[in-house]
Amino acid sequence: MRVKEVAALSGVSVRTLHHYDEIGLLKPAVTTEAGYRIYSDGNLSELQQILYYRAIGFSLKQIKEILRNPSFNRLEALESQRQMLHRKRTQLDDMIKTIERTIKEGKGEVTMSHEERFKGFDFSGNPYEQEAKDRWGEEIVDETTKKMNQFGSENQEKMNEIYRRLAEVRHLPADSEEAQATIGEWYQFLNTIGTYSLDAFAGLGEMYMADERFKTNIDQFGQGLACFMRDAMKEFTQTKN
Amino acid sequence: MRVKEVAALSGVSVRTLHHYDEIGLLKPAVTTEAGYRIYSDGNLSELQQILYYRAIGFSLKQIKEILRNPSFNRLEALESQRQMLHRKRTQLDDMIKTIERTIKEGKGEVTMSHEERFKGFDFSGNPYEQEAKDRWGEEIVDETTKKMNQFGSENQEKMNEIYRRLAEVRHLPADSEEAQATIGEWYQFLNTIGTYSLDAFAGLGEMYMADERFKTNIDQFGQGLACFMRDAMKEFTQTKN
DNA sequence: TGTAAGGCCTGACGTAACGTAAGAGTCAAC
DNA sequence: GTTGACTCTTACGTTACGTCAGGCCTTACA
Repeated sequence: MRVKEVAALSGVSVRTLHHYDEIGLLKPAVTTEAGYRIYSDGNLSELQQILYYRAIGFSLKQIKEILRNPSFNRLEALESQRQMLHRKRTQLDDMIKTIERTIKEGKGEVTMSHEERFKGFDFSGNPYEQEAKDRWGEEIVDETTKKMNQFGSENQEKMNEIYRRLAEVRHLPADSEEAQATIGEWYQFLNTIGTYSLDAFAGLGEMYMADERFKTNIDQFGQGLACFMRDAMKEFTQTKN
Repeated sequence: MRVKEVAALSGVSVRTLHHYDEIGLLKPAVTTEAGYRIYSDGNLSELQQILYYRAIGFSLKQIKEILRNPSFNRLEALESQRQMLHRKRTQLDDMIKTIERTIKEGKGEVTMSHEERFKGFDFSGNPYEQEAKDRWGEEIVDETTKKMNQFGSENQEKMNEIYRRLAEVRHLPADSEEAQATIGEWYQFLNTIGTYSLDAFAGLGEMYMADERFKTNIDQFGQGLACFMRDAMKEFTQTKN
């Protein structure tokens, strides 16, 4: 199946298919000698999954990361996407309720507070972070916190030292040698106080941004440190996988 | 109310409020000597309306045009937006149904055609054009068509001549003198065969893009002519208003 | 009154995800 | 072989902000 047919079927443009090929998001099964892209049935399933993530609000980069994760499980992902769509549906319901109330307000039937006026308009939630929260959840936060609370002063100092070193390199790219070396030490340190798979390590990194407690604590060592660590941990995981 | 408070209330960023001020979409009621933006209650109502159009899929430019139209009626707009949100919800429901069916497919419970796989993913509808269709609808199409069917050959030739002239200038900007002069003739011509207000004229221009029959007919005189005429008619209307 | 912290401004560069267009090669039907 | 539709690559442009820097403004408290 060539680009025009796929475009007509799926609702995306030919340009979009080119773009997704270029960025490595959706590679066609076959590319002919003439350069024509031939898409398989598997490609169509993949495209469907991509379009769902896109519709939910994931960036293409994030989508690519999810699909390339060795532990990616299609059925699990579909279930997760279904839940996320329901959340969108709930938000849309809120918006409809708010506009209906606004229409009533306009007719003088009700009054509205400022808060009511914008109910349904909170788009600040980042679905990628929300997904991490759903997946790793409170458990990893509590478990890590509990372990850290059991620290002796030697580990506490060690932890703070790594934070400080990370804060110092946070102006570097997250994939630089220095950043990766230091984040490697963080990974090892965490595995002296617990057992973290690479996936869990990356998940924890996402929680640094998704969970306000983590973020606030870490950013005390330097502005944007939580964000930097999240990126470096993700990079570390992808390099080791 | 200053930017931080408005941002927290509405869910948009401070940068967004700056941007909307810059482009003239949402001007604060007061700007202090220090340059501080002070938003009024009326500004909040306006922002709500903007955010609804944005959520539905209108570009900021389109939103600005709608809000600035002298015949803009707030209650009517809210009702129209409510309907558009219902359409979005229907589409979201389709997507949810499709993903549920995909999950079943993944478990081997059902099979799926290619068409079924992408049901719900048709985002090609342009809400602005759809709005024009809703507003001016079949009526204006049929009325204009009927009138043109009653032409003598003199009017028919006159109409074709204007189309040809427009096709010749379509490479120019829609707001250029030449384009506007020719589109002015089109406006006059239409008003010899019927009565078109400026709003209706602009609405007809939108229908040239929204209704496939119009588009196909007009584009026979030159590729992209319908699009050009739509733009020029809109510009003509805004200049005269 | 002075101070400090938080808030706000403008200017400006960068980003993501394509849309559009041009020029040229490929494919399929007649 | 021809023609029209399809496809390619290249490359520039668009929209709607996000991010950041440097500096001014406001408010609460000592």
